[in-house]
Amino acid sequence: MPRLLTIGEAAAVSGLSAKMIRNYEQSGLLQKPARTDAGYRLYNQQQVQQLKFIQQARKLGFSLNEIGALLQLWQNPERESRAVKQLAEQHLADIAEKIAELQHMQQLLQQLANSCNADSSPDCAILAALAPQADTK
Amino acid sequence: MPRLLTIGEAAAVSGLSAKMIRNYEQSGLLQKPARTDAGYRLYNQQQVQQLKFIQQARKLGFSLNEIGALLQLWQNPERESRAVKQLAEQHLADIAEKIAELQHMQQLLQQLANSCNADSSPDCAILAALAPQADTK
DNA sequence: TATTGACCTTACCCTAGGGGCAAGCTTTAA
DNA sequence: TTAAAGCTTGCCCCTAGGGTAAGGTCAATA
Repeated sequence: MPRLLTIGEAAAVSGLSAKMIRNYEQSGLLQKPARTDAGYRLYNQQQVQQLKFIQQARKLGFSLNEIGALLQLWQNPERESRAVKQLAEQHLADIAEKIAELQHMQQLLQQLANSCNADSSPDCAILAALAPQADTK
Repeated sequence: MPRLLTIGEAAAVSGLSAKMIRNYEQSGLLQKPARTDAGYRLYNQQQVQQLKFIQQARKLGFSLNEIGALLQLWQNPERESRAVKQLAEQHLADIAEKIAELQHMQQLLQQLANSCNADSSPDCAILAALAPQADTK
């Protein structure tokens, strides 16, 4: 028979923090678990599977909104894999955009850093680039 | 004679929002500007230069903490360019780390997406990867 | 001159994805 | 029996902002 886990145990096996498990419940991502007479949360195996699912999806960078949608799809036997892939493709596009932004920053800043002597003089191309040129009018 | 700008004008010329200018003042990043009798903030040219500096640094992804340090260095004629470059190098390292994390996600998720048929069937490699394998014991 | 619309002020709530603490109750083990 | 560890809720904090409300001010137009 599958054991019921307290929140600390569920956190340990899922890789999430107890804090965030409560948080996900509060935000409606998770159904409310059973409680002991004393009010302790008790998670069954299916709920623990959901926690693990969430942790895996967080590792792939999905937002909580996206994870909510993925959980719905996961639990719906009528789902179409199309819908899942569409979510993933959107997330991949977001990731690619973030990478591009960071690479742009990286390229600009690396150039500036290369032009900075890094010695005891105050002159530095980095500050020069950040500083608006003094108006000469 | 250089004109004094209201917060809306200062926002327009710096590219920051009025909201964030107040925010930066509140958080101690900026000195408190002069006020009119009615309480309107008035920015002089030197303060407008600082706002532009902040906007440029934000574009390069520096955090507000880092920008505070950069502002200190910028305004210190005794600064050593070494210190500026060290800040930049640290930020470059942070950027590289974030890019690496995103690329890792990208690679994993792209592989999964490639294995998803994206049709009307419920079977999808993405969900399969997120779902903990059912214990067979 | 009166009014209207644009601008300014402060204060508050919201976002995502958490971290941390406090006060108090419960459970477990020595 | 008592102490430690775990659980409960509630609150505040962070980044880097966005939004809104209620109210005061300024400038141009009718």
